[in-house]
Amino acid sequence: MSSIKDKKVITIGIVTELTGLSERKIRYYEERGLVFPERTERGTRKYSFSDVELLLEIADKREDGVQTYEIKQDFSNKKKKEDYRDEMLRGQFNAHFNLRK
Amino acid sequence: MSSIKDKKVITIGIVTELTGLSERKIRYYEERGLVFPERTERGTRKYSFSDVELLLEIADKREDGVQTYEIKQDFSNKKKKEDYRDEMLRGQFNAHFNLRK
DNA sequence: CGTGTAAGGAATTCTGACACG
DNA sequence: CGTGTAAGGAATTCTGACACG
Repeated sequence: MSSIKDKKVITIGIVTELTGLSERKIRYYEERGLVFPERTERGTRKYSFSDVELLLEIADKREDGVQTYEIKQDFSNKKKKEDYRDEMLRGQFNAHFNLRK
Repeated sequence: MSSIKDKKVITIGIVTELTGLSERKIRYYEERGLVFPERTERGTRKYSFSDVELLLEIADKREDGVQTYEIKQDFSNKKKKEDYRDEMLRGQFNAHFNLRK
């Protein structure tokens, strides 16, 4: 589920080139809990390709007037749905193999 | 044949973290024609994940005492072999479908 | 040949804040 | 709420060069 796309190696300047977003916006979306870059030893932010894609999604929604708070809700709902699906699959798997302890 | 792994988005400081090589070495290997980072508008070097892997290979060879010149030869030979294989495949493909013009 | 280092300048990134709204 | 901007400092990156070997 994780890969090279999740390695945090891109500095904010490059993210700026890749997304067209201002540093201000990128940092603000972090402040609002939408993106979670890692930091180098001295505090420089590092983003992954996945983060860049996420930022592009955020930019789209913002253009449609969606507030950061709502965007965050969307993400959390999406995650819940995925977790739910995973749970269902696990259940079926266990039922099939009689693994219920 | 190209992908996310070939996108030049990693600055030299991060490459340093990823490879353990000094900036000096990394720049020198470029000078010797072993790696080819791109540049941002103002000249900052940008590397890809593939470049990082390549640098790791170079580091291994250097530890074995292989000179940069020889390493370059190796790479060029490897490339020739790959090109040769591609050529053969293309030939077979064309022969099979009678595509020779 | 391969790599370290000091040098000086230019560009980057960071944080906290004021501004507008 | 979301984003721009000026502010000041700290860290990054770049090039050309001297050094050793």
